[in-house]
Amino acid sequence: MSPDKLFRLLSDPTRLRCVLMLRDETSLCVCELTYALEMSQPKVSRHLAMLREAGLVLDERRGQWVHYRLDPSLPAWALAVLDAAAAGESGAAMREKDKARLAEMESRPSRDFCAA
Amino acid sequence: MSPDKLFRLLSDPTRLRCVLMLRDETSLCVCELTYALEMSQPKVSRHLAMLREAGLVLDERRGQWVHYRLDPSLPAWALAVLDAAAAGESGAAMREKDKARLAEMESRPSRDFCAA
DNA sequence: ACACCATATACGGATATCCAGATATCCAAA
DNA sequence: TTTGGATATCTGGATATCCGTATATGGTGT
Repeated sequence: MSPDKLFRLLSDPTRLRCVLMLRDETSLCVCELTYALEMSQPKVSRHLAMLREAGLVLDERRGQWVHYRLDPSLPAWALAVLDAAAAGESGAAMREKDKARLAEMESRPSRDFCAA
Repeated sequence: MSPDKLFRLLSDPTRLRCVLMLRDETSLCVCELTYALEMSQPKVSRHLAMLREAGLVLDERRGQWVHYRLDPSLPAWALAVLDAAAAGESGAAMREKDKARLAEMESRPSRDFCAA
C-alpha cells in the first residue's frame, strides 16, 4: 500500500466515512453501515469491496452477516493518516450524525453477536 | 479544506511528489520541479495550479520565475497527513532520486535568489 | 520593437470513477 | 427445498481525470 493509493481510497466521501466509522467502532457489518450512512446497500458494499481489495479492511462472514474491520496490520503511517483525517474538523458533524444513527439502530448484528 | 478533498489532491503521484518536495525544500519554482521530477512543464504547471486553487500551496512571482511553497497556514491535521505520507516507505527511493536530481541541477532560481 | 525564456492555459482523446437499478449469491429458518 | 434477508456483482451511462500537444501570457534583455 503506497501513500498515493491510500489517499485515492480515502478521497471518496463514502469510503472515508466507512473507514472512520470502522476506526471508531472496531467492527461493523454492511447493514449497520448502510443504516448509519443512509446509503444504498450496493453502494456501501461496492466501496467496502474496494477497501478490502486494497488491503485496508478485513471481512469476516458470521452467518448471513459480513463484518468489516480495519486491518490490524496496517503500518503506523497509515494509522497516522486516519488519525489526522479524524482530527480534520470538516466532517465532524456528519460523523457524529452517523454515529448517532448507529446508536439508535435496533437489533444490531455486531452487538447481538457480542451478546451471544 | 476537507480531509477527502486533501486526499483527492494527494492521490495523484505527480501532485504527491510535488507536495512532498515542497515540504522538504521550502520553496521551489516550476522549472526546478520539472527538472527534479523529469516531467513536462505543462504537466507540472497544471498540477501546481490545482494545488494552488485548493489552497494547499502559495505561488509568488519573482521576475520570470514563479516560486511555490506550502501554505504556512495549513491546519495541523493536514500537516500530519503530509508527515505520514513522507513516512510511508513506498515512494522513498523515488523521492530520494528527485532530491538528488534537484541537488545536481545547475543555476537554480531558488538558490540564485537567495544568494542575491 | 524584437527575441527569448519561464509559466500558464486550451483542446481532444483515452481512461477511470461513480452511481442507480437489476440481478445473482449465500446463508438461515421453516 | 422453499422462502426471505443480507451481501455481492453486473450493466450502462454520466461525469471526472489525466495526458500530450499546441498555443497564449508575462517578464527580461537587446
